[in-house]
Amino acid sequence: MNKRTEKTIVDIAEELGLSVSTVSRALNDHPNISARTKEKVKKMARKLGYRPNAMAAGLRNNRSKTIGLLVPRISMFFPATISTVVQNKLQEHGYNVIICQSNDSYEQEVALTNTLYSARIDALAVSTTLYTTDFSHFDIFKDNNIPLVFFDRVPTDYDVTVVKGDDYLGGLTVTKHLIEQGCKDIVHISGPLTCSLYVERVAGFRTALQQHKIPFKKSRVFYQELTRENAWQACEKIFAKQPYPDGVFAANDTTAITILEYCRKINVRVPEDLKIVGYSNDPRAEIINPGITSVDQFPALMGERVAEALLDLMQQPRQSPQRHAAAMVPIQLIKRASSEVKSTKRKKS
Amino acid sequence: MNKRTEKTIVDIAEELGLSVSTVSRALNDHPNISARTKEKVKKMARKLGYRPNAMAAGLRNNRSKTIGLLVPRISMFFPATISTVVQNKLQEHGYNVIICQSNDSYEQEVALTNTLYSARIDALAVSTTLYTTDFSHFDIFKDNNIPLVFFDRVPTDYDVTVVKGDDYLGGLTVTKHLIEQGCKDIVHISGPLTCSLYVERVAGFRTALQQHKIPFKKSRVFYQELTRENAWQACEKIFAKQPYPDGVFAANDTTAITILEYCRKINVRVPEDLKIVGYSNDPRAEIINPGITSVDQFPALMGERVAEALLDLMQQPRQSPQRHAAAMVPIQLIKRASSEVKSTKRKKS
DNA sequence: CTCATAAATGCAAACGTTTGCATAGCCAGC
DNA sequence: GCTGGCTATGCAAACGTTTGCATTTATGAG
Repeated sequence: MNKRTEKTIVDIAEELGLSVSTVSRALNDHPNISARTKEKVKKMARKLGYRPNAMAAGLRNNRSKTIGLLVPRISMFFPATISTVVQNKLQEHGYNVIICQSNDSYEQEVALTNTLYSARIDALAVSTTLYTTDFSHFDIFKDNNIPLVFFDRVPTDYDVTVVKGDDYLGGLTVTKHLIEQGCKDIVHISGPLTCSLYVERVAGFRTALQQHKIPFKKSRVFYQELTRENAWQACEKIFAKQPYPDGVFAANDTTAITILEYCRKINVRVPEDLKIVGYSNDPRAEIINPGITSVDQFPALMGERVAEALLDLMQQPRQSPQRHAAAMVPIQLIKRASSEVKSTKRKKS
Repeated sequence: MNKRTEKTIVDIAEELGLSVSTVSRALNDHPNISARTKEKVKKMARKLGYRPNAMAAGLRNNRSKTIGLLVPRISMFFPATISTVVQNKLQEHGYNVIICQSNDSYEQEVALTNTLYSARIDALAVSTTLYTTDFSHFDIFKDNNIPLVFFDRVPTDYDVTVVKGDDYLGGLTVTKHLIEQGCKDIVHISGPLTCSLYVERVAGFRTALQQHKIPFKKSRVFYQELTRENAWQACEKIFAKQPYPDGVFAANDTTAITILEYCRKINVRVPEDLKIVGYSNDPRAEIINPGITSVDQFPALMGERVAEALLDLMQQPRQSPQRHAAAMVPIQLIKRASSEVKSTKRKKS
């Protein structure tokens, strides 16, 4: 029950005494085929259990009907949500999605980019590694006019379609909020500056300080991969000696949560002694006690935008060089108990 | 700069005055090709920027070097972790992974199964919809001896390779634990019984009750999709009238968390008045206060097993009917404050 | 009834690989 | 010098579609 069961359009054609071309056209609803023939063909296809061979079709017209999604990791809330949305949306339009994870390794990213190219994906959406500063491995896609969209972690100085959050405004908003809550000595735990979005958040942070005449102290900013371990270590440095800061702006929620836990351990009260704000509005931020103020980046919306951008670019004729757009997804500060001292616990619903 | 740049092995062959077959074999390290020729060919391939066309190769030998992963959704912790591991492991072996989400819709699952078949994936790993009881859409894979592995949500009465957690033991362990903590009236919020793993957990639940001579009351068991909304509604029913239960076994952590929140609202103390246990050991379970006792299912391990099973099956010759195995992944009860009244908060590290 | 025109169908090449079989070159042994 | 047996390479078919162009068939006007 092997090769024998694999029906092709040739089988359908023979069965019906038609030519393969007619069958092919009938299955693809070509206008030149009569309604009656189409009906016959489709019926026979069903009867024989015919399944189109995507690879053959792909080879013929050099498009695979699959698109690639290259992200650092899908087990993190933010990229996972985006991937979900992109996947669902493209599925609706008849595309398969290959999701690949670089695990934040530059080498893996390069390798996967090449593999995806070999797989002849019709388009690629990328959120880069924290450490990607050289983007030349994406040149093949540009050179061949294969739609290429970057999101969230995007390149600078690389002409390409981009979808991202307003990280400058995010940094600004968070810092202003902390200052309004009375903070005078704020620590910022940032990701590495090789990633442009952190550069922007730091810029927002600085601007806010400046606007309120608070000096920017280098020693109060940390640049590191935003893991639990690193956050814990940063805490040990921060609280090694007085004076303690009175506010922390953490560039992700994992870091914010870890800081909160550290504070519990050393009996620093949150938010009374220290106010904490995270970033990305991870579900955990809402659930922990006290809830952690964070910045919603609307990942579902970002996913929509990415999918739209991809579909849009694929619409354009392959020959013409792609025109690039930049979509900015809004952000919103979600205030919770970790940064608001009055903290009349607001119950919802 | 379009079609022109797409180099093929024909270009390499011409450039070198060799035949395409020699080039093909050289690139694939065929033993019959001399070392010198291989070197020359590979060098030229690099020079021309040649990228193999996976679709052409796939068409020729009817294998795509991609495998499919079909899960309910990747934005949930458990499937996301498994997907990550499977993906990474198969990537190491030179496979691409197409991840698809059924969004717990049976129709989508069927449609995606067919699409994946058309894409001629070399193997498929599936965690089904909550509502999948008819598995005949996977028959094409079985009939064509394409490796097929089910994990977590697996079929019953369908001869196939399976990787799953020990859900019976899980249900048993959780319930025993609650009883040992003094619970006499335990509610079980289960998923729908169309999904075999919930059947097993319920079985474990019943056995534990029986062993301790506690009657099993139908009214104390809920079968529902395990969402926040449903959990909230269940709470409203449960706490509509006295007597309140003194223990809850929720079949996932989202449900457990929601119950905890409901208890906060109506001033039922956890764990003093009500003990709660969840399932899957979602990161949120650890972070909420009180921490929620849950069952670790070792998703990373499960992912490893799935990947191994896939690779193993792909090793076997395509012709011979697949021999099927069943791997059982262990479970472990992670005790936290939500179910332990003495609750000397254990701090780690 | 004829001829032009439109509609429906067929032919055959092409997409880029892989691979069974054939062949050319070479060496050793008789 | 012939045979046999290697090794390294080439030839050509095949994988299952799609599609430009050619061809047949139906349609309708004169």
